[in-house]
Amino acid sequence: MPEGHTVHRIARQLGLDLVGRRLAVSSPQGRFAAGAARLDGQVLVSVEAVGKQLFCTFERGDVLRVHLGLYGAWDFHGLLTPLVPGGAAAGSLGAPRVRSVVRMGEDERESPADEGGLLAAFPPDPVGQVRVRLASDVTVADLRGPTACEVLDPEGAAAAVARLGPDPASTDDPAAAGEVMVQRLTSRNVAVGQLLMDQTVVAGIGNIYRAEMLFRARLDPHTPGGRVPVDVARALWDDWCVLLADGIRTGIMLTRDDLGAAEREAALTDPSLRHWVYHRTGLPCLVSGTPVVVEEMAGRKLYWCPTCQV
DNA sequence: ATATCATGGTAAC
DNA sequence: TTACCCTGATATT
Repeated sequence: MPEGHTVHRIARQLGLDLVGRRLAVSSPQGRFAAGAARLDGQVLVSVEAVGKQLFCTFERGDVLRVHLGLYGAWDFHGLLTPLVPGGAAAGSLGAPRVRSVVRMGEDERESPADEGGLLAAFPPDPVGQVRVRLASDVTVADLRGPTACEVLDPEGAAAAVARLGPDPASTDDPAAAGEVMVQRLTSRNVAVGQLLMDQTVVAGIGNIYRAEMLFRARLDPHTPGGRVPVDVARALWDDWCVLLADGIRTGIMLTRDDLGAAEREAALTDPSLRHWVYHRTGLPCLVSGTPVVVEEMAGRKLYWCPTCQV
């Protein structure tokens, strides 16, 4: 159940603790046995997230492509480098340490630490259906419930990336990437609420960020892309850059920007405090007081305020 | 205990 | 549009 920020955090975790190592790759569940056999014993060379997809490149050029879909997740075990807010992994705070389980897929969870018992039991037995296990001598990453999990050659991986719209966190030229999004968004007559979820227009936005970005822009989700002014489309891209960077840094989708320090603290543990409209059907809009409405748009629930978003 | 729903996407009607 | 994939949390019986 990840949006783009989660996949970038997963890529970062894999980069810190498994890249550069020779890995044992297996499929405890069995459904990825052939792919795992092909990757087994190779050095993991690099990991990159683009939108909601993860690309893990191995030394012989094989690329593992993973998409978590609605309920996929990675569970990490063993020696892990904490993802320190701010990114720096220096100092004792960022030093690798033994941790039990960090599930990355929705809100991240960590099992109670049991450091003594953990190393003794390493590697842990797979729990439930594990599609792929990537294992070094000291770190294990278990993938469960993915929508997509396949091995591609470099050309296939490049083609998969080419099918995606721009992602602010996987480009070195965010301004140019933004113009690509603006062009694609404003050249179609589909509702902007659908275009923001279209991964070929812009990559990484999911149902929560979609609803929240439209509210933050005070934009009616039904506005056809072609009727969105260019400066408004640019503002949507700029806002996505801000939200994504914040989500990658904190691991949490906090899309309200009106909270004081105490409220922000509370929102870290209470998801119901994080959003303007998402999942707030019938509750008063935090700006206008109008009840938030929900409707079905292209098979997904869309939350918005009919008073603020015009 | 059973049903429903979810931060997603594809492929088949 | 709908079915399906295949997991886990929450809601309902």
